[in-house]
Amino acid sequence: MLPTAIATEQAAAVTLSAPLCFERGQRIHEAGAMGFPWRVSQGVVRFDTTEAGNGELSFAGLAMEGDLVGAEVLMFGRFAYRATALTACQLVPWPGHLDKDEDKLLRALARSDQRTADVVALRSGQAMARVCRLIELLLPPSATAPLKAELPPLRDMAEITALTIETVSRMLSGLRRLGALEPEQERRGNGGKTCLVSRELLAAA
Amino acid sequence: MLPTAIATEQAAAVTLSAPLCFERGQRIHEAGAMGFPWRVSQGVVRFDTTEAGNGELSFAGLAMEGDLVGAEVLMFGRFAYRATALTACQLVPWPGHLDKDEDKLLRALARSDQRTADVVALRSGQAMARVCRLIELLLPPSATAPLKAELPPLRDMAEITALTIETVSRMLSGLRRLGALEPEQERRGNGGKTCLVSRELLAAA
DNA sequence: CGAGCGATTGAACCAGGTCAAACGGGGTGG
DNA sequence: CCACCCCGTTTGACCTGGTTCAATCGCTCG
Repeated sequence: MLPTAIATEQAAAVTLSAPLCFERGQRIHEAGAMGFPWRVSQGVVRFDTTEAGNGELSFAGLAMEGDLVGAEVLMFGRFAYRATALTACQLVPWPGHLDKDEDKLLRALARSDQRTADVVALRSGQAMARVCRLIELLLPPSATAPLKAELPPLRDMAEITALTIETVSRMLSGLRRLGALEPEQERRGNGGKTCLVSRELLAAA
Repeated sequence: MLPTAIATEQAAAVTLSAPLCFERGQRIHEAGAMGFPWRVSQGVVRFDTTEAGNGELSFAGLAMEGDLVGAEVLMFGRFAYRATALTACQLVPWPGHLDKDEDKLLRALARSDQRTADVVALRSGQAMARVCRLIELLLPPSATAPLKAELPPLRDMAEITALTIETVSRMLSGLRRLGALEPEQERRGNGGKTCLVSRELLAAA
């Protein structure tokens, strides 16, 4: 057990039915550690995860009174996020036990948390980085050699990244200039058009 | 049926097992409408919800291949978000049917989506508004007359709102000056201290 | 007491927002 | 077929809210 989950240790030491208490700033569990899922009965918990690429942990979500913490261990066996007490908080074990066949919902829950992290990341960092991340996210999951992305209207891209239409347009122009983005047909601009994407150049920008 | 869900209409018109297709920009369902849950089998869906306060709809999340859309109707009977096709996409009915007693997970899923919307909102708009929203969110749900909030360290508030520590500090100073925030004990500053909050003045700032 | 850390405050700078103008394509009506 | 309009996009010029850099303060702990 390398980075042992604190929640795990405490759980082993106390009756399972007793709530766990954490003070502000206290680590609840580490990403990658093993442990059990919990429900927040008081306070607020902060999640962090490693941004794709560098190994840095960054903010990925919140869990508040009634929310679950670490439900993904029921799927993956390990915590996907680091959890920290944002305010003093109390956790209770969840759900006691699991009926089999609740798989689908559980999977959905894990995906939902993943999506939160993605969306939060889309609103972090500089404009160019945000737009690149969004494009990356819009690439079809089945990655075939000539990568094509169907970009939504600038208006959408702006609202999702919390930038303005003008800024998004400038970033796209920049990417086009770099060759990271090529409109499929040589029409004006690329807003709302499918276009060819170079992952490498995108990452470099 | 006022703002009828498009998904509902289409569903009534086709075999239940057939996937629904939407073009870019097409409305999938309206917030508040009735309908069924779906799973995204292709493309990306955008969620919008009305920010607390004004009736404006604003970006609240994404659903990508494999994610669920509108799972909350199984709980609340109505869609909680407006869903729009961000890229051309395909939806399939989900989950076919529901075993009873999957309530807990379903509730968790709905909360998770709610949390995503909250977190996204914390990274929208001007600095003062973000900090105010965060403080509001940190107020204990059981609202008793002298509202006390236990504020996390500035470092956390900064990372959550995608601002800098300095900016958050300035906003808090501003709120203190306005009387929207009062340190419980008259110590220096209010970072990481519990303090009294005035909802009205907070909203005004 | 001194070191260290979080918070605060000031000053200068700049990334992105705002405002404005122009363009291109698609649709509509004459 | 053309004239016109509408809407999404692009680009430039300017402005500002927030970041950056730096100095100071206060508390806590060794």
